[in-house]
Amino acid sequence: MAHPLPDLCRETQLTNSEDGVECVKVKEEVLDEEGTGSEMQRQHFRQFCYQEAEGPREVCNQLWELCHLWLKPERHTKEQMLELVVLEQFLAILPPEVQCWIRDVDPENCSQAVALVEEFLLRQREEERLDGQALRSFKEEVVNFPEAEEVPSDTWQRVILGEIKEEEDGDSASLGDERAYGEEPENSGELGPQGTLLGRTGQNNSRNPDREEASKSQQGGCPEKEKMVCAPQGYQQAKGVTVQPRIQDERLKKCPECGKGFVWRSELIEHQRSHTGERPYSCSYCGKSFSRKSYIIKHERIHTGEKPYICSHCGKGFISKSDLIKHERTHTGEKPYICSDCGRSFSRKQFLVTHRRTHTGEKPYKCSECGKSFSQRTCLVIHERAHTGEKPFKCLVCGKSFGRRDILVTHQKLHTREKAFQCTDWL
DNA sequence: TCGATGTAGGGAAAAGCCCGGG
DNA sequence: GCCCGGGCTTTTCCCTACATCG
Repeated sequence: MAHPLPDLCRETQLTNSEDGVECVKVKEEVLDEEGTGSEMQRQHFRQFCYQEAEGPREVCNQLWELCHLWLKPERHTKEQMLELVVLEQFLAILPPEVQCWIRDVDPENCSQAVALVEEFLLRQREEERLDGQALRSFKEEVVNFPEAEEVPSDTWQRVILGEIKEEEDGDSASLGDERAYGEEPENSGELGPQGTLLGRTGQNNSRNPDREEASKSQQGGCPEKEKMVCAPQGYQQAKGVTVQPRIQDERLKKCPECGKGFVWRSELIEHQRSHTGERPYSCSYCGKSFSRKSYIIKHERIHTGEKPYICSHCGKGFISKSDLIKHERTHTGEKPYICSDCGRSFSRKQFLVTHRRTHTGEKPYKCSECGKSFSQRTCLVIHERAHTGEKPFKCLVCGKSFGRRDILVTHQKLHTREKAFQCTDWL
């Protein structure tokens, strides 16, 4: 029961982007090299037999070579190599049923593996909690079981992995096939964690270049994918197990407004708030309202100062886990977004988007005063101060004002130096 | 005229804060 | 409630151009 995740991650097109830059199938290569390729190297190393070489010296040499191929010390940091070794051991000591499941997903690092195991256990607990009737009805809803027959205990997990249909169809290989994965023509079969059909409304698309960029990338065409190496898809899939059950459209609760389908009524109600604009949850500190309870819980942390997610490297706290993950990349040096033009890598997609403007020459922020354009909004804001004469940064020593903080900092160093000189003179 | 110095401006990258969809 | 990703803002550094001064 292999789940060919790399297939799901595959960049299938070699297209030309708007600026004429060719989309390279780098992601596939990266995933192959870092994912299945690495696993193959690991197996070569682990399965190498004494008999395969002549004499202990040769055996040892071969092992060195294979180990190099697996851990790639020339490319990986010590931490990354340790990660591989620990991950391997972690997978090896897992209970067999978890091991079997997680190996198919092929996590790339320990945190992904841990997340997967936790999810597995969560699902398992959920299964135990649900009585058979409720479980069966849900399964019927999810995969449209033909009849209510005895279901094997691991069925729920396999529902999660979207397997059942294949087995029923007798087509075990079809999961890796992109046609088989999410065939809904309207929504390109993208399914959310709860089995809801994804598909963004794009209601926020005002004339903001960044927004447009992002919005484009959320649509099927994904111009960003054409231009960039979007490595993190592999992460998403391994971590979030995006191999989803295919839900029959007619079973979904549909939004009368946009037709989007949802498994649960509560999800539909929540979704409908995006149409009605209803925001029933108000912040007790600032009065700002939100459409969901979870939004307000997180929002109120801004006021309470609660930062429950602590960086294990520097101890800094963050309001949300995603912020912590982003921050931790500054310690680990993880930069999964690679520019296909120059090969530079970035820790965030937005950094890459901005960086790519240096290649394309795109300058979407235009000064309304003089017409000059800038690649970043910040640059435009600072530029506009030249027109308005605004100088918000004042030197506390001499009272001189500047339009930029960094200029003020440079300026203030003069005073520091003056003081130092005075000190020296005095001495 | 020339070099040193300070200021201004633009480009680019990185990080943090916050929000919202699934 | 969590995960994930995106938008926006702020900060910082580097480089270049220009004005001023000795």
